[in-house]
Amino acid sequence: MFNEVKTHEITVDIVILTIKNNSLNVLLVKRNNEPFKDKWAIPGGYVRMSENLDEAAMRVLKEKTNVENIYLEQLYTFGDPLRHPVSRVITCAYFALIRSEDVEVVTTDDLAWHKVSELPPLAFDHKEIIEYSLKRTRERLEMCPVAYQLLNEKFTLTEMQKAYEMIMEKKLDKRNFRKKVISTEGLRELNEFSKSSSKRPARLYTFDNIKLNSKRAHFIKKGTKG
Amino acid sequence: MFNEVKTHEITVDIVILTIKNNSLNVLLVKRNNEPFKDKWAIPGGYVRMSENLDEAAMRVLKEKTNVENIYLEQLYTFGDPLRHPVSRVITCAYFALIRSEDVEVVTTDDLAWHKVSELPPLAFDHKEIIEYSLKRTRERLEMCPVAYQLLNEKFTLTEMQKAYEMIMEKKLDKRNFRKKVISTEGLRELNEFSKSSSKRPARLYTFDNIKLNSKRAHFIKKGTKG
DNA sequence: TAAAATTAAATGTTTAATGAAGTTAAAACA
DNA sequence: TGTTTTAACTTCATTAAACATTTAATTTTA
Repeated sequence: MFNEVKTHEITVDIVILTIKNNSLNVLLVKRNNEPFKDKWAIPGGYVRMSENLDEAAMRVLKEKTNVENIYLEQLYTFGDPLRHPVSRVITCAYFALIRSEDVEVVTTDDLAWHKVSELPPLAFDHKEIIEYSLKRTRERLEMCPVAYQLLNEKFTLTEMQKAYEMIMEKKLDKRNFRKKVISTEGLRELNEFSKSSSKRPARLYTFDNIKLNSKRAHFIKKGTKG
Repeated sequence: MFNEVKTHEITVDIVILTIKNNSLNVLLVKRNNEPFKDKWAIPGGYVRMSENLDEAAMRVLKEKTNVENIYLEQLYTFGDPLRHPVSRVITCAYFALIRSEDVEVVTTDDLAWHKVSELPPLAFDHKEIIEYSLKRTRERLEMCPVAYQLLNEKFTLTEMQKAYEMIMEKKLDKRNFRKKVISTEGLRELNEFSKSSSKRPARLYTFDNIKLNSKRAHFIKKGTKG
């Protein structure tokens, strides 16, 4: 019984989402060890004795992307005995929404963004974890305009609508979408316009006050550096 | 590093809620070991190597209440390094909504229902866990009529409204509440009436088809016995 | 024991807010 | 001048919120 307990291992795994090239992307690492050597996986790592789960997730996120002041939320804990083929690893999954402009990721053969609509074969149960993170993101979007976390700091309403449509996987009515967004607390209209390649320029907006209605969501503050 | 991993312990803890004596109650056990000896705690136990987290939670639930076909949902995983004063214990918290009529609990000095509004001092971070389970129950109630899980199989609309008011901690309009509930899929009107001690008898209702709109909620099926 | 008082159950309408769909105009470019 | 995208204004339909009286049983009391 005591031995049983001692052989669990606990990790955090993080689904890191952003919008790039007009589509929703997730950051994946290629595994260089067994099991699932050479398969893609979401970034993760063991929880250290000195840190809590949020801190472990933040650390992993920082290691991979060098961002640290973003939307990070505990997703779900996956603990099937067979999810890891060798040992018993229970993972506490998180998901993060980040701006691609904030990320200092040097993508290599072993670390790259992948469209969530075109995922490669994934290690462990990571496909399930990513799908669940999308479901949760959809729930969040119904509560609060959290999609701006995925967009550049200054964005057009059309860009935001595209983000919504991508995540919700359905078309939205432009007029009603704009009406709703414009009435959102925190949105600020700028006197700047997108210099898009063609047609009428669109006004840029930004979010001032972060006000998340989500009960579970927390805004991870910048921690101590180093 | 490897040692670090090995010294985590993982448990499940379950907030078991029901309605008794016109108030919301939670099942607590009195600890007979250190740490927090003689303090009240929510039921829990170590996750065994052979079982997943849901199964561990169901097992603990069955041990304490002998119910096994009820509303059980993973709540959140609590992993603060200091939440356990002696060792590093990460707990995956669940919450369950049960009917008190279904429960075969012999309450003793060490196992008893407590009003959530009058909680005794609790072990570990269990107060936080209970509070969070109430928050989540409120969220669920806004999505689906899950409160019937707390009521007897046959209930009056007034009883159900009381349950809502208890959990939401606010008064509801009787006519709007009834209108909404009556239009809910799965509710069935019975030709039976409560033989309450006095005054006009109220019609009894029951729920036929369980249809949970919650994304995270799952209805735990009866597993293999023994 | 019949009438009156009491208590909880049951029921509908009106108004406000929100969501869905239609129309038109303005700015840039081809 | 025609096309495309942004932007604003309008109308209709649906949903949510506010609100008061009647009915059926029991209890009281004359």
